[in-house]
Amino acid sequence: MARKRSTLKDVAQAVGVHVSTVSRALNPHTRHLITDEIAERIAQASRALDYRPNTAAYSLRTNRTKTVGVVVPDITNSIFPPIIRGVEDALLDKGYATLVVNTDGRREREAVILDALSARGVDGLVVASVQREDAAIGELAGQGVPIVTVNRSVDDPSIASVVSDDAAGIRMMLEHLTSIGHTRIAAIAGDQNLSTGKKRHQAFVLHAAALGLLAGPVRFAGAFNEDDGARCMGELLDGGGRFTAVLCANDRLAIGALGALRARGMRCPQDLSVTGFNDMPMVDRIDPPLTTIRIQQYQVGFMAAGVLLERMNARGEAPPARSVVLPVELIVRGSTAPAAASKPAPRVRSLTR
Amino acid sequence: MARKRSTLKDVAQAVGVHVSTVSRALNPHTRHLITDEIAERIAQASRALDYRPNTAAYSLRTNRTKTVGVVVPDITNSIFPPIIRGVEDALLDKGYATLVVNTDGRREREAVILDALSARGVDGLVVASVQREDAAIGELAGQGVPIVTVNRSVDDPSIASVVSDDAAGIRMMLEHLTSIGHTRIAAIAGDQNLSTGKKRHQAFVLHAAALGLLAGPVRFAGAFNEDDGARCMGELLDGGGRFTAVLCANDRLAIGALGALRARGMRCPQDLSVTGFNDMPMVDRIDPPLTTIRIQQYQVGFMAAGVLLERMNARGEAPPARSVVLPVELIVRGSTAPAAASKPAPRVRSLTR
DNA sequence: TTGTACGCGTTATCAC
DNA sequence: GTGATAACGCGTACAA
Repeated sequence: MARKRSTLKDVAQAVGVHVSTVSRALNPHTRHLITDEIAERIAQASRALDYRPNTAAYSLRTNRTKTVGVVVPDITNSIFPPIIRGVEDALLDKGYATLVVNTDGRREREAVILDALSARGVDGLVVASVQREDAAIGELAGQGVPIVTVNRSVDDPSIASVVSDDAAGIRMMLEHLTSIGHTRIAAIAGDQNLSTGKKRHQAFVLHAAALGLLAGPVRFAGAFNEDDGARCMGELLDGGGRFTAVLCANDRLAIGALGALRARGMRCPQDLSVTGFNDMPMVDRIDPPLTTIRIQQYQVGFMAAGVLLERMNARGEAPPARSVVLPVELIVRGSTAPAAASKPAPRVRSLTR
Repeated sequence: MARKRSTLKDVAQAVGVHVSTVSRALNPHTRHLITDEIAERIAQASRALDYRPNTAAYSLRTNRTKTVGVVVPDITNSIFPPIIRGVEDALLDKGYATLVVNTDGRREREAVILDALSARGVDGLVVASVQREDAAIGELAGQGVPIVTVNRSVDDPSIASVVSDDAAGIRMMLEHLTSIGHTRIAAIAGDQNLSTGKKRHQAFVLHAAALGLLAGPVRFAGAFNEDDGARCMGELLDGGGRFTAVLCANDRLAIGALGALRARGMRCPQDLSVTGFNDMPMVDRIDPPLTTIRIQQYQVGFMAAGVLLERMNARGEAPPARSVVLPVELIVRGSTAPAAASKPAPRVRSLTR
C-alpha cells in the first residue's frame, strides 16, 4: 500500500551483503550469528530505507500469521469490549494483531465465522461465544488450534478457559440479601446451555439451600437480554409466589426486570429488591442503581491472551489446559434494600392478561 | 494451523490437470476460461479436499491482504462498537477481515498504531480517532492508502468521511428547548480540535443567534467524558450566570453534568434542563432519562465500509473524496422540561471552594 | 482451452 | 560468519 516498500534485497544492496545476512541481522533470534559491525550497518541501512518486513512473505514461509481471532456474540454488548481490549493490549506489543468477529450467538453463523478465521490462518483463538457443548470448538482444538475461551467455558475440560468466579458471585449476593433480611428469593436464570447460566443457577440452588433460604420461583431466560428479563419478571409476578427479592443471572436481565416492575406500578427496592451480575457500564447511573457483582472483564481478556500465547508458543506438545478463575466483587447499590419485615410478597394482577 | 491444508497442487493432482488450471477454475474472475466439465471436476475435488486458498500466498502475489484496519480511540467507549459492527457486517461477505485497534486518543500512540497497521499491509483504513488536523492521516492518504474517517472528519476535504449531521442535531435541540420556553441556554462544548466538538459548538452559536436566544456561558471540555462534564457543570454553576438549560456536546458530558448537578442538591429537569448528543446505550434508563440526539452509528460504519470499498477497488485514480452526512433524530426524554417561567436561574454557592 | 515458467519476500538449510 | 539456493502457495504473462 505504501508507495514502494523496501525489501530485504534493497537493504542488502545498500549495505553490500547478501539478503540472508540481512535477514539474520534483523531477526533477534539469529542476530548473534552476525558480526557486530556489519549488523550495525545493516540496522542503519534498514532504518534509512524504512524497511518493514512483509507480513505475507513471512507468513507464507513460517506458517504463522501473528494474528489471533477474537470471537464474540456481539461487540455492541457492552460486556465484551473490555475483554477485547484486554486481549489486544496484551497481544499488541508481542506483534500480534487481533481479528474481531461477531457470531450473534447463532450456531451456524459461528461455524461460518470460525471457518473464515481458520482459512485466514490465525495463530490462535479467543472465544467468548461458546456454549457448553460446542462441536465446532472441539473440532478446531482437536486439530491443534490454540484456543482459550473467555467468560464462558465448555464442559470439556481439555479446552483452556479464563472465567470469573460465578459461584462465588452468586454466594456473595445471596449472603448480602440474607444479611438484609430476605428469606424468600426468586430468580431469573440464564440460558442453561451457557456455562455462565448453568453455573450461576447451580450456585443459586446450592447456596440458597445452605443458607436456609426459600429459593422461590425460578424463570429461565432464553437469552441474556432485557426483553427476556422483562418477560420473566412478568411471569414471576403473575405466578403469585411469595418473594421479596429477585436474583437475576446478569445485569441485562435485571434491567429488563426493573422495567417490567415499573410497568406494573411497583417500586424497586421498596416493593422488591433486584440484583444483577457483571457490573456493566452505566448500571450505577440507572434508576435505581443496580446492586450487582463486578467481574474483571479487562483482566479476563488480558489473562486469556497470556494463556493463549503460552499455547501458541508451545512447540510440539500442547501444555495442559489451564482453567483460570478470576475473583469477583459484590457491589451494593440502590436496587437492594432490607426486606419489608411484615409485608407479604407482592401479589399483583397481571395487566396484560 | 489446521492439520494439513490442501493446496492448489493437491487439487491439481487429484483431478489430473495443471495447478494453473485449478487456479483459474477456482477464481470467479478467470473461471470462464475453463471448460465447464473440467471446471466442475475441479470444483468437486476442491470441495472433497476441503481446499482453502492460502491467504499469505495470495497476499504475497497480489499485494492485497483483504484486511482493513479500524482505528478507534477506545473500543470500550460504547459509541464505537456499533460503528465497528457496521463496518464488519458490510465487509465480511466481501471477504474482508477487520483489524480493530485503539489509540486512546493519544497522538503518538496513533502514529505507532497506524504504522503497525500499514506494516501489515491493510488494504484500507476506517478511522474514528482523527483530529481536525491530522498529519499522520494526511500522510497515509498521500501515499495512496484508501481512508475513510467516521463520525469525525479532518478539515482537509480531500479525505473521505461519513459523519452525522452535527449542525442539524444542535439546531433541533435548540428548537426543542425554545419550544418549551427556554431562552437562556448555557453550553458544555467539546474539544475544538475534533470536528464534532467544533461543528456542534459552531452550530450552537449560529442557531442560538438565529433563534434569538441568549446563548449563555460556555465551558469547553478537554475530553468527551463524564469527569469533564462534571467539572464544566460545576464551573457553570459557580459562574453565577443565568440559564435554565445546559446543552452538552455529547451524552457523556451530559451524564457527568447530571452528576455534578445532583451533587449540589439541584434537580434535573425541575431546576435545570440538560441535553446530550449521540443517544448512547442506556441513557434512556438513567435518572432522569436523557433528552438527546440519536445518530445512526451502525449505519455510519456500514456506509463507511461502502465508501472504503469503492476506494479500494478503484484502479489507478482515486475517486473524488466522498463526504457523507447522515441525518440525526431528536429524542425527547425526561431531562428536559419547560423552563420555570418566573424562577430565576439557579445561583448556588459552590460546595467545593 | 490448457500448460509452462517465473516471481512475489521471506526464512531455513546447505556450503564455503 | 556469510553467501548461495530452495521452498512456501499462488497468479499471470506467454507459449502451445
